[in-house]
Amino acid sequence: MTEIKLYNTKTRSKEVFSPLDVNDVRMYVCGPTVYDRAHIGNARPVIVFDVLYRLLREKYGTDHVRYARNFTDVDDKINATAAARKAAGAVGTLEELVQERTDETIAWYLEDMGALGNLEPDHAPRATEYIDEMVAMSAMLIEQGHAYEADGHVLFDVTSYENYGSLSGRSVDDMTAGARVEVAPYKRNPMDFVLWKPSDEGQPGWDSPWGRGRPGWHIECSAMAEKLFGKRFDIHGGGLDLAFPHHENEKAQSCVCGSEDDFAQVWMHNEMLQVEGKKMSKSLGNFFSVQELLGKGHAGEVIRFVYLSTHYRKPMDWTDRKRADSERTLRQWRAQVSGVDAANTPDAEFLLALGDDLNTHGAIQVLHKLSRAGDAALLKRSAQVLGLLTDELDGWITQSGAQSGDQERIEQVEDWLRAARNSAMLSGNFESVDRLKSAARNAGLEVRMTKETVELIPDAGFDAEKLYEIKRGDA
RNA sequence: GGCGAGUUGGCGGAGUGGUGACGCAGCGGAUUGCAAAUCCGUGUACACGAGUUCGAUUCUCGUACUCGCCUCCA
Repeated sequence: MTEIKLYNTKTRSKEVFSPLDVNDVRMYVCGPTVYDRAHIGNARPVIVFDVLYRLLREKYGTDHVRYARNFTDVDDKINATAAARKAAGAVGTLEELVQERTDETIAWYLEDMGALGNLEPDHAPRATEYIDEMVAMSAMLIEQGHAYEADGHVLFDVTSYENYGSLSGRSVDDMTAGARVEVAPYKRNPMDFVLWKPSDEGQPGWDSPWGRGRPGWHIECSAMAEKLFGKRFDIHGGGLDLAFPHHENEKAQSCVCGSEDDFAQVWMHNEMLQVEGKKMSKSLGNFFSVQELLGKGHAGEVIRFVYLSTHYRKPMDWTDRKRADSERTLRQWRAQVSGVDAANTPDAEFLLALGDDLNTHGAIQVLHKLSRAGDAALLKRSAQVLGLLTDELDGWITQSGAQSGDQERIEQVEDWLRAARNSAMLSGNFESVDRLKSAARNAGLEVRMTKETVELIPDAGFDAEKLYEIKRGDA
């Protein structure tokens, strides 16, 4: 297979990917904070890195790639929900209610991401399972002079790591000058960030050398990545908004903790998502969850296709127009590959496009070409590297609202139409044929007639009620 | 204020130092009782200005506009 080139945020350039160990390619992606249902922005990195995971497995072998994606289950929004439930009379300790909330959120997340055709990672660590490692790492940072304790907090001293800011292209001085937030008085430098903070009675906490408390956000990924992958690994990914401060901080901690300047080889960041040209936000009313999108009847495969139509390093605009276009394309391809066995290997040109920094759009163009050439086996096999045209995501086209009982009725109408057309061909009067056709269309049926055949196919607007209102008439 | 990204035909969206993909829509044709679907054909696009060059949409600089991050949002 051809080489894979990836854009590395660290070097700001596209590089040929060369794993540290071809028998154990390791990718860590920052996962969700599990406080609520995943919104459609959360789905972007999941889909992008799922495609990379599939591509790496294609190249290095399924058993030689490991993918880790964490669940951040320590968070004040989670605490707030748990506290609110307790106040409302829920049974259990605060810790139990926190766990209940994170468990249910994780289950939703996996369900929603699965519906979009994503594979589950090999490792899905939860922050709460790695508190000991985080405490140990924080202690080591203090011991080595990279962190300090102040007012019950443990803070990382950003001036102690000379490359701080290099990943996101910022300097401590510039950021300090432009800081818009009030600086906590106990910080030596305004950019210093929290490794550990104290918890009061109403907050979950763990014992530590600095008293009962909980970890800061950034330390978890450093601790979990090292535990699972060691001090050096291949790819670290996430949304662009994580580049600073999250990844910058994570890198600083890990690098001074023994990874030197060599923690993740490649840092990758996907651009953000917009909705109808605007930033998704609750106040604009264009904020919605993956669940809501699926609930509108949009197939997971269609949603996935929309995401993959835009290169991951460009802002992606979610529009209903794109959704409709994608659906049309997939209906066509699904019909084309139905009953066809996938080829043994994906198309070479397709892999070339995908290997060029995950040019999913370019790869889709190659799929269009394969479709036009009528090579269904190759189309199917290639598309599956994108997680499209898979068996898992199949079945939505027939689920357009038509129940199996409706099918009999549809066939009955087809018979009427056929009979009406046959007699009209003799009489020259097509009035009843046209009436049946428009009634069928009105019920959300696509009318396909050739000289020999009559087919009625339910589409997205299928309406069973109107189907049963169709009368045979005097035809 | 600091840092960064982007600006391609009606829409979406790749890519390239030299006859400007691809998809959708549109238009023309085949087909059809008429349609739909399908097939064939079809497009005077690369924000603006300057520079480098035999030649720039592609490289450099500047301008305008849009967007993101700097607030534990992917």
